[in-house]
Amino acid sequence: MPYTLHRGDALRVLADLPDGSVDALVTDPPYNSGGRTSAERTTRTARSKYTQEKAGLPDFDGDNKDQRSYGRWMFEILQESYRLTREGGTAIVFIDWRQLPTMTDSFQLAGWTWRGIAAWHKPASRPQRGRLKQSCEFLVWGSKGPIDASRNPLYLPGLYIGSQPRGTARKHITQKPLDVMRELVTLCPPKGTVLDPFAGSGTTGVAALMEGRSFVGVEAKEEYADIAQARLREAEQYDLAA
Amino acid sequence: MPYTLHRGDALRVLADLPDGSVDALVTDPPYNSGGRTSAERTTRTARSKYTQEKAGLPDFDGDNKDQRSYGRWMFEILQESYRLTREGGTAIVFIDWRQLPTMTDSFQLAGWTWRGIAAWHKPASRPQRGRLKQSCEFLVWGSKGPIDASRNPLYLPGLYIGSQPRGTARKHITQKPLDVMRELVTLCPPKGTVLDPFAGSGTTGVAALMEGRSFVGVEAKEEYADIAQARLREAEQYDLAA
DNA sequence: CAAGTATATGAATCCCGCT
DNA sequence: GAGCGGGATTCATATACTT
Repeated sequence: MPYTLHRGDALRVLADLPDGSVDALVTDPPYNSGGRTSAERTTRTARSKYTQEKAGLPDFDGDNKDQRSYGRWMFEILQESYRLTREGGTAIVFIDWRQLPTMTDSFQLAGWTWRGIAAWHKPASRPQRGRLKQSCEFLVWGSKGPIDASRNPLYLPGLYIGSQPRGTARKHITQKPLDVMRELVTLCPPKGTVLDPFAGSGTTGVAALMEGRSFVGVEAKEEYADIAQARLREAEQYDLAA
Repeated sequence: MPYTLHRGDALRVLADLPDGSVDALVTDPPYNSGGRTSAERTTRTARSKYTQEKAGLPDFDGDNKDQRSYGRWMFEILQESYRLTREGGTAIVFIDWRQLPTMTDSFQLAGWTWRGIAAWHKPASRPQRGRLKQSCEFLVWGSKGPIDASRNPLYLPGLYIGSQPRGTARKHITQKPLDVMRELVTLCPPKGTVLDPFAGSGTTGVAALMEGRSFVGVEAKEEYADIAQARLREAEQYDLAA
């Protein structure tokens, strides 16, 4: 299946894409959380907030907004994505618990019909004494107007289980498991186009291509765009029939 | 372990209970959701919204508020519960996806420190064509000030899996699985007291007693209070050592 | 080759001390 | 006194490695 990877700021790139050109938005934006104080959230790098590894993976930008600006930013991204999506198209957005209420606000303000929250469970997440583990991230999902179930007669689960890739398979600080993304992109009808304004290392795109969907991605960070480009090129070869 | 079951309206009953008299709030309030329109939510009975069974279980009240009033009502319930909870105590509140943002607002407005969202997955929930299944309900949890982990050195999961009781074990329209509740009440330190202002058929209380915690419950509906009373009496006999 | 053992790590959280 | 950053804590899980 064909794919396009744009390099640059998500809002700017989306502004130049035509109305109704995609069938589904599937994305994992920066969460802008981590840390108790505003300063901890806004001054530390994503890497220092979310990982303990000393070496290796590049940092990512766009993770230094306070909650108000984050809501506004997500609103604009989701509004542009809404414009790009055809009637009856769908959206799935990852978010953590702290920003979930902000996200559902932005999601609806942008025009999307909010239809539910699914959970992604990470079995290998860190336990904490005297507390409930933060083992779930959440999927806010919905549609642009009514869902046309005849276009996509699939029944998707409400709970996804999978761990982040490790070792050499790990390309991004906050990478999602490929198996989970392959299931999620099937909310987009077969041969439809999946949009991801925060492509990162490109897992959403790889999943889309493997499931027979086209892909349009945007990534601002050069290092990650290079990685995504390479992974997408490889996934393009993947034989659906195999 | 000892227990008390009050009969009457939650807000009124809570107002008469003393400060700092419980260690944890664990409750499953009416969700005031179900139905797409405000009219559907506020005019239908809880039973017609949440069950497809023809016969049997009594209806429950308090499920006919619009979103704004629901938020206000939960705020008042959570505020009173906060007053009743000792410093360092914890709270767990069930909620569905539609009211989750309203709940996290009310939770924090009432003074609680919001510390996370866990998920309860219902494997038997109904799949929907072209959609993600609504198989999860959510647990908003937090504490009154800092958590004293030394009082309760337990590591609790972030995902709970269990189906609603069926057949004769089913006593309430929206009953929670006993196994799930038994795990959750252990967020309350051993021999502490668990509060549930919406006791329903009393599952929280039964779980608390079985796990060696005391219980204070409130239930407005006479039929359910009778059922809860009977179940609590039986659970009191339960031998912890067994 | 299956089963058991060792090791590394996590979109975390908190304490503590320095600025 | 508030802001800021370093470092310890902790165990289920995944993976590598050994028997």
